[in-house]
Amino acid sequence: MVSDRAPRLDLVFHALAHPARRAMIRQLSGGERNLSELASPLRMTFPAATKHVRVLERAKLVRRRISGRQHLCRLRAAPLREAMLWAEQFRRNWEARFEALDSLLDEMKSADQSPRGR
Amino acid sequence: MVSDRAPRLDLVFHALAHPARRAMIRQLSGGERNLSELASPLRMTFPAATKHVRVLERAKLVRRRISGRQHLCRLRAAPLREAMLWAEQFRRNWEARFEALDSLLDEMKSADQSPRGR
DNA sequence: CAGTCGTGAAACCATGTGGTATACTAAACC
DNA sequence: GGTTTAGTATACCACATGGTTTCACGACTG
Repeated sequence: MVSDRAPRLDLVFHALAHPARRAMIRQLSGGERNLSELASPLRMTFPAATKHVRVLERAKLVRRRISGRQHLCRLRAAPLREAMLWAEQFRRNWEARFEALDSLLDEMKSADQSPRGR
Repeated sequence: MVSDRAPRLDLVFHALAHPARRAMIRQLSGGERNLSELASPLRMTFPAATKHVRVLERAKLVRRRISGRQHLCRLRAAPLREAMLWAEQFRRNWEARFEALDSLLDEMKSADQSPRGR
């Protein structure tokens, strides 16, 4: 069982919570890339992009290796696996026990009391 | 395919990036809970806890229904499923292509160039 | 050796996050 | 009807995040 209060999960989920970093991950899933390659498609300055890379490194989702003047980044699966393992614990429950009811209840009491954006 | 720049993913991953919110999710996986039940085990004030609940609601991971003076929260699987779907795209690649090499390379070049904390 | 390319680092800014304390509203109970 | 009880709202704080600009450095290139 993956504990709820594992600081690693904080880092991993936080790393995944930004579109730029997710885009980097997608790019890296095609193989090693250097920082310029990661930064160029991102509509932000280079320093901003490298900050995102460091967030990914902190979460150990990315490993960097220096070759000459290039910093090559590569993905690492382990942290993502741990994160998905955590989620998997509950997903099973939900789908089995709640999800079926959910859509029913949705229609039965569609926004009758809480004016929360739905 | 789940896009990288889906604001929903931002919200979901961010919601999962805090131990208190993950603890809430675990608790809710056992069934409906009201806010006091969610807050009490959390070593923080009640208002702080309800803020976390709202983060979960914003990510649509939690739905609230008001019954008398109690606010009952229930989990919703769909957003989590979408998040895991996103991750799954890459996890497969990584495990197949990189992970095997990773541990080897780890030992071969253990911290010979980058003095990054490892 | 000079220049350029890839990157790091620092300073700075606006905004968001996580937390507190406090005051308020509304339902439930005697 | 007054008092708990469950929860909201607001103000405030310290700190992190996400972004910029600017400058510096080391590695290749001609």
